[in-house]
Amino acid sequence: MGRLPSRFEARPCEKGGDVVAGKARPTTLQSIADRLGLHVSTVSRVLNGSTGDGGRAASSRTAQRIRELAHDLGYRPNPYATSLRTQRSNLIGVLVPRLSDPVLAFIYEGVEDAATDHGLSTFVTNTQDDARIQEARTNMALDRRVDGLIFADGREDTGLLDRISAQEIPFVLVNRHVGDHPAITCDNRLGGRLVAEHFLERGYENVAVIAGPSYASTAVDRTAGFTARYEEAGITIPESMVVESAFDTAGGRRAAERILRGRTAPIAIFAVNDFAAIGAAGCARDHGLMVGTDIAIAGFNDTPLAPELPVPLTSVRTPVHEMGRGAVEMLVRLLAGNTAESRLLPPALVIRESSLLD
Amino acid sequence: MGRLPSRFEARPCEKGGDVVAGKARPTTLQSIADRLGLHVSTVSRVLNGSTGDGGRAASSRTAQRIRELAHDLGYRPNPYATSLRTQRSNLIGVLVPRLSDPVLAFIYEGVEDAATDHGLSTFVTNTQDDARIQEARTNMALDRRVDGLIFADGREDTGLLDRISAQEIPFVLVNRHVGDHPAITCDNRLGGRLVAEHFLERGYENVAVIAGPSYASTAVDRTAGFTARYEEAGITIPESMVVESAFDTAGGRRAAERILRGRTAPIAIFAVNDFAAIGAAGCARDHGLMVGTDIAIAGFNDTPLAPELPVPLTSVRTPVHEMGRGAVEMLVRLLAGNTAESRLLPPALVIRESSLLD
DNA sequence: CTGAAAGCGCTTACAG
DNA sequence: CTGAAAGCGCTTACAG
Repeated sequence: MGRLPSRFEARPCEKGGDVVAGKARPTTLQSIADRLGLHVSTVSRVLNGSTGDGGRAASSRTAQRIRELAHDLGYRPNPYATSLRTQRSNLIGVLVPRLSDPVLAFIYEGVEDAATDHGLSTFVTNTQDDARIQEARTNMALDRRVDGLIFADGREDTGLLDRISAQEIPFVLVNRHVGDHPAITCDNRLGGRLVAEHFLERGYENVAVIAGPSYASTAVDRTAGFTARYEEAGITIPESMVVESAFDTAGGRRAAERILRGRTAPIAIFAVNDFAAIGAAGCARDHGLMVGTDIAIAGFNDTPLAPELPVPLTSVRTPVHEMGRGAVEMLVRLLAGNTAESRLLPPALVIRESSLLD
Repeated sequence: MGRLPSRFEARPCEKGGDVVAGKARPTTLQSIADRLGLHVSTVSRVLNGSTGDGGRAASSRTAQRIRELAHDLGYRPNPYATSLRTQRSNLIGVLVPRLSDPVLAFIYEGVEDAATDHGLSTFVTNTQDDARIQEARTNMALDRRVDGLIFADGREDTGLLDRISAQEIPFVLVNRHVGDHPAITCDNRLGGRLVAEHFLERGYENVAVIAGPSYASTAVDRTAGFTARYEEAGITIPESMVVESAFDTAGGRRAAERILRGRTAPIAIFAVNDFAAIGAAGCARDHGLMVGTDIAIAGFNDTPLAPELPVPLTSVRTPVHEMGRGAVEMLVRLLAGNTAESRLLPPALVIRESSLLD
């Protein structure tokens, strides 16, 4: 086969001109153009589809040849070159408190799914719910020139989001809302109400709440929905029976300890997430109380573990995967210059043995 | 303040020349050079530190001025321009079966930590232990021009790694090993032995294994270590008492179902991960067996939940965070052109009530 | 010690 | 219908 003295062959490291196994440098538009005797701009136009005006990028025969060779060579555009030129990265950064919390992991799976559908790349980073780390990782994301951000770690007590907003960087919140910033969340107030209604139906009047951290809207809203519904039923839950906590099992255990040490141990505990509920269950057991018999417990999020616990856990199912997907959809709208309305997704109560006394 | 008719000011979108709130485009080397009346290459040399040969990048006075202005302007290099020019992305891709498994989430936390220390960016993606998705996400990572890859989802039954290896793309395995490819794993055989020794000491002779999936070296090695130790003690575990399973609770439950349906229910079950152990515990309860009283159960990985379960779970602690860090260290060595030895990290048995009969 | 040029791989008006 | 040029923001020999 005759070989043309092309720029392609001139590459010093491609001895012999044939692609051999080993560190092959990726095909470029230029190399395709050279092989076909065309100009790189023609190849670019064809491979990018549109020409803007209705006109075609090339004759159908030329286009055909280009597409075939690109396919055979496994051409993949260099994203750095594209981004540099277009000033668009197609990259979005996702900040989560911690991926080891399955709720966040599932949300990120939804994000990843939807992003792939939209041709966007994503990366995720842990911020441990620490304001300094949130700041640092946000800056890191901006350094990477993300087109937009998704915050799953929003908190009311920092100015970070307002700063980002002032810089006109598109972003959405997911799982937790902050101020009026666009957010997709579960209707956590309703979720809290559903648990309250269930408890009230069963006749539990002496109840307590493991309320989670006050910086998280999820915790605040779930607690508020629960206590409001009790209020409506004419029952005011005493302040000492609403205990702030961390989101993990240890936090649930500590909170339960305070609750159960009180004079009148409650007959039912609502924990604003499943891990805290599991910690509370452990604590109850240490106090000689059998969950589902002596004390009712309900959690939130319906983690995969909830139905598998020795005493299956009543919990509120939240559409985590869909929240992740929805966050991307909202951000895509923002990136296209449109506005995005905040969304509230419906929760569903799943009743299991842990909350059924008698 | 007098204003120079500089290229900086010529930018059509910066009306008035002053930086105002809003979508400010990032500072570039060029804009720093213009403000200082220097050439962009000088600025680059200074901000990059070294000149290669021992010579300085600029006079200390010039260097000083450059560094100050860069700092004041919050200059951050455009990574796309840098990567395009240097043919290096400083990006590494991490493939995991699923982030919703806390073991993988913790490994990734370790990866993220170490990568940050080395000035590397990372991104992680879920592959669901599905060969087709592994292939697709690996290609996606290569399209993004990663400098290297970390696989936490290695499986013996696909050729993917050999293909990547042939392309001379640096990579390391973490958590699971495959063939002779460089890997950092826990000494899972030893972990299995530790459980066997514990069971033997307690006098459990009629035992079963929930063995996990055969494509994962973690599962295979833990099972092998356990059965080998029993063999050494003169006890051959019947084949029907070693049951393959998925890694989740449902899988553990199904496997336990098969084990407990047998004529002679075993007195102790070793599940190769904590989730499977939890599923097995649920199943045992359904069979009227109390965990820690009628039947002993041990898991693997010492998930945060293990000590919090109603009957705290005996488990083998594995250094997950350190595995993640170690994977990055190995990859960094590879990227520098050095070789990397596979590493085996030590496990530790944590005994709790679930395995203490009597 | 500093400048000038070339080039990484693309895209996008603009010609012809 | 296709080509040629400019330029995104860097880095890196090479001059002087």
